[in-house]
Amino acid sequence: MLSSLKQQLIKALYSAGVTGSIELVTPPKPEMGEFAFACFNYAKKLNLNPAESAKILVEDLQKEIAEIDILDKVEAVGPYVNFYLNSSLLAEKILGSITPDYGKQEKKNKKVLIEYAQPNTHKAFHIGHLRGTITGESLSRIMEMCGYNVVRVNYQGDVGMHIAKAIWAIIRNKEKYDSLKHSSVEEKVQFLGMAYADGAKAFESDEKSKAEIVDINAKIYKQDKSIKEIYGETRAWSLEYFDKIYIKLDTHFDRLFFESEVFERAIGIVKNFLIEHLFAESEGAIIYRGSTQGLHDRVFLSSMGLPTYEAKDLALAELQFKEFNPDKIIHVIAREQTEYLRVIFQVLERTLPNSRGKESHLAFGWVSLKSGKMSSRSGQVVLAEDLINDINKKILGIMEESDIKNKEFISEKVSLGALKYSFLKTGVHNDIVFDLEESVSLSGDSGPYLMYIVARINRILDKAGSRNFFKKLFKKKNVLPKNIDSIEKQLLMKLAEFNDIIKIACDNHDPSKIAQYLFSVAQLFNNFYHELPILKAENEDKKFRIEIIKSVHIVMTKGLYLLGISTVKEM
RNA sequence: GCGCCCAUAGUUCAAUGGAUAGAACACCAGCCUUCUAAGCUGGUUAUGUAGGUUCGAUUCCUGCUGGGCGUACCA
Repeated sequence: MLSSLKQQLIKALYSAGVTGSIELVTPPKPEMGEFAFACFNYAKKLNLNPAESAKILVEDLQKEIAEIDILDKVEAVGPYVNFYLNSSLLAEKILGSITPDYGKQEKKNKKVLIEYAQPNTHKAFHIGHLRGTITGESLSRIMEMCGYNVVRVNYQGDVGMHIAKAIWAIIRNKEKYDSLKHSSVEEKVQFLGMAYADGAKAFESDEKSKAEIVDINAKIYKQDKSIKEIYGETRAWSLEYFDKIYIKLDTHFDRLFFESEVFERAIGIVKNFLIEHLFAESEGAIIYRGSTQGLHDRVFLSSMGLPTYEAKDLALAELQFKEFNPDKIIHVIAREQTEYLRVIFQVLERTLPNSRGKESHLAFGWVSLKSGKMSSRSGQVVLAEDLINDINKKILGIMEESDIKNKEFISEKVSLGALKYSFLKTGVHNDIVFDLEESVSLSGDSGPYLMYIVARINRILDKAGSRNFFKKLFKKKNVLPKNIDSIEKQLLMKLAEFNDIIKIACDNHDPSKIAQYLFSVAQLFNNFYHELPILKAENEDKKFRIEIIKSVHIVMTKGLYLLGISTVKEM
């Protein structure tokens, strides 16, 4: 928003004799001005110490900046040249720029496929899937805001050994399975989770069971009659359950890909390229020798002739390019698969040359629990559903004494906000340590803290009779007070950063940049709210402050939207 | 063993190579006859270790220590 002003200042610095690339920084304290230029490199060129060169530069700048009317003064402070902006003109400029479209960037005419969630049927939807899903939806919204044509896709594993393990256990507990047919989807899925855990355990510990599971796996691929009914039924349970979760998380997909629709083609691709010696035979399996390229060797076709995840990914990529012809594909997948995906991308350069440079992996960090590592094999998984319910309970507790209506509705929105924020506020690549005792944070640097800002502003605007504040925003008459408080100026400057922050989040594929920014807006707003009266302020001040809170409302609502969080009117 | 990633306050997280390393939680002391106290104000506490590059290093490089992940028929 203030980039044109920055450009003007940079131009002035060049005219004053600065060379090389120039970057303006924000001074650490508001009383030090709004922008600053560090003179270290400049001083080197002049062969002076930085503080002296800053003084000289300020002298040389006087002529250049005379015509920039928004600039109040320029001052040398130690090794920095600090620029001080006129509060009134700045406020006018910033408030004028914050429209309901604020943050939206020009169309880029680029299609990006964002693949996320990727749960496997017959297994739990756990805390790791939750992070991936929340991250994927947020990234989608951010990239849309930045002008990309985003296609949301999901790739769900509905064939393979994990299914065989579950079905093996289900067959041995057929009575329970039969009894569940009219139960809730939650109960059904819980049963599947247990079955998977049992099957996985038997697979590890007992050779006979292992052989049986391997046999079932082959039957799944062949759609063998003996398991077809159970397979179809339980697959449907999982998918119904996933849909409920996606709706709850406020995400959706333009296309659901399944392993079952790509595995045949997967075998074909591997066989074709075996002839071209891209793959090799080893111990009865067809493998790719990544080790010759500094990567891992990976099995693509098992010794039973069945495709592994590796092979299926080749066919998936082919299908994704065929259907959507994207400029870029981002696979939002946990970090532990980084080296695996490097192999896949390398193989794809041969099997699908068009994919070169377009496939990418957004590796999100591990979600661990303070009480220990999470694993669906041990059966001690933290289910997404349980976590959400747990948070909801705590929020209802907090709301107990309030006289707000619709408590259930609001507490659900607030718990989802709390959950999403707690996952997104940490850098996307970094691990998150989750304390189940404390659940997610509900105060301080938390989702509810941010949502609370919007609720507070709504209340004030209601009382001020500005319900239609979006319309009113444009009909204002630029009533600005003569004295603008430092806190008001800081808040406005922060609001002006929104566009830059969105761009950074988009370029880095990292929603945490938005989350951290919104928190700083919220802190400044709460400062402002406590320091300065709004409705009881004098005429000009009151109008000005109402304009400010409308702008805060826009930025907070949009920013939270980018995190996948919808706000509530009151809380 | 080899490869990739990480190490900042009691805890969980920030910090394009630059101004006094910021927050939140927890703990202590205050603030509701005044726009929602899920809030605000004040207080205590940190860059794993040894070197190197630089005017300047939490940031870049190397060794060490301590963690996480990956490493053939799972996904």
